[in-house]
Amino acid sequence: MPPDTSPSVATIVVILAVTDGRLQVLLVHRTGPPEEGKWALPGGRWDGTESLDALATRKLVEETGVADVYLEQLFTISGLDPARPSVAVAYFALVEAAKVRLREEEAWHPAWQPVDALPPLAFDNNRVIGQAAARVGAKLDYTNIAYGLLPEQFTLRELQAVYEAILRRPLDRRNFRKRMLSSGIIEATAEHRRAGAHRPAQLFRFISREPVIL
Amino acid sequence: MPPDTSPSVATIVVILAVTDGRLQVLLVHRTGPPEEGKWALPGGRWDGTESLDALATRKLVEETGVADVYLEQLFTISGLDPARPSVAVAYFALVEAAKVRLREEEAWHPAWQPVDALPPLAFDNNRVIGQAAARVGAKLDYTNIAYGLLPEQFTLRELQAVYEAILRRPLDRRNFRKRMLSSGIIEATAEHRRAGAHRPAQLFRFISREPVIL
DNA sequence: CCAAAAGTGTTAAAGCTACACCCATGG
DNA sequence: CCATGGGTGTAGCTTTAACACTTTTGG
Repeated sequence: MPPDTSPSVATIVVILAVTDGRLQVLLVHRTGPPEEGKWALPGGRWDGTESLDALATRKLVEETGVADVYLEQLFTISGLDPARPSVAVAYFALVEAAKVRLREEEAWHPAWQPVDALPPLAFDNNRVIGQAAARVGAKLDYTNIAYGLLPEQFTLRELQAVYEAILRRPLDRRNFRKRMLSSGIIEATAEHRRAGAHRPAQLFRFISREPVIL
Repeated sequence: MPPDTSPSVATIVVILAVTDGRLQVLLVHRTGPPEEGKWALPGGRWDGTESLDALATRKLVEETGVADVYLEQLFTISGLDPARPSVAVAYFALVEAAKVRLREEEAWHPAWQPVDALPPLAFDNNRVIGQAAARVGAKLDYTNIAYGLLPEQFTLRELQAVYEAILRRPLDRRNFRKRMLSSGIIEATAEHRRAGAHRPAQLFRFISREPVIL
């Protein structure tokens, strides 16, 4: 077979969720060269039969079992593979941790790892994850992006936990409530959630669940 | 020749500048199918010998004669060409209008056209330009992005004209000055510019000319 | 001395931060 | 009745918006 000089196109997906009060990223173990044995972001080769977005979504569903998630492009880089022309399109996705079912029996052992304490990863995956986390943090301020990390209905406390995990600092409960309610991105539902020996919490929802891309 | 099914990779560049108090985009006339004769964004096929960023930069220099400009990725789309797998990486660039020398003698007749009054363009170029303009507008607020549209030194009035062209609304001169100076992104130089029968204007510069990517 | 653009300060309104007590519930 | 987390208001401070007169220059 002659050396292949036609460009290779691939996607990489930074899958993020909040569990245990921390922002976590889904990593897999590389089972082949290069960088075999290292942790890396999931991804896959593009064969041109579907759109890039569809490929990224499919990879996501394969790893997490979750459909209908927040998916956004990060950037595209060329030249990762020294052997041939290559382009990698990086995405990030936000998923609701409770809905995810990892395929832990697979050879690549998918696992959540906290974004703020990652080991050195294959390629420049640390940088890619850092960029994704920074983008999400910036968008918390002026978009509804947190809807991707939460169920349809949620308490203000749960919403605040998501914000705190991403911003990595505690927020004042009263000010947070006021800011969220006056922002116009969430609204109260008629329902409450009873959970333990205390006053039930009102449930809220995002008024819009459409992504905002700038 | 057999049908080519290996993926085609191309770049598209939205080149923006401010002239006549308006945000303008550089368009070229398409000289071949598809969409022959329509206005479109400049771009070019990637052959894998240089990075995508280098290709976009080169296209930019070819069209404008300007080096050392602000260049940022917008997004990547697949499936523009129905005949084969294709990927297009869209960039936007900011240039200083005064430095540009268009190659008007070329067959494709490059020309500036105001972003707020574009004719229907080839492919989805209208959408791409809209997205670029929106991104620049959003980044005006919290980055030094305007440095790409201005010379090294400039008056506050010139800076304000750039902001007004992009935001499409007038700004108060006094508040603008206070906001800019307290933002810490610009600083006064020792120089002034004399221009006509009025008080000379102090010249300013951006403290940092590094792009901020989120 | 006139025309033209540059430079400057104050006041009111809105928004943000910090902070402590009462409420509803289950056990 | 007690422990637990949910819900609320206010005062000081900072930030933003609106607005008009003086300065420097060239002709």
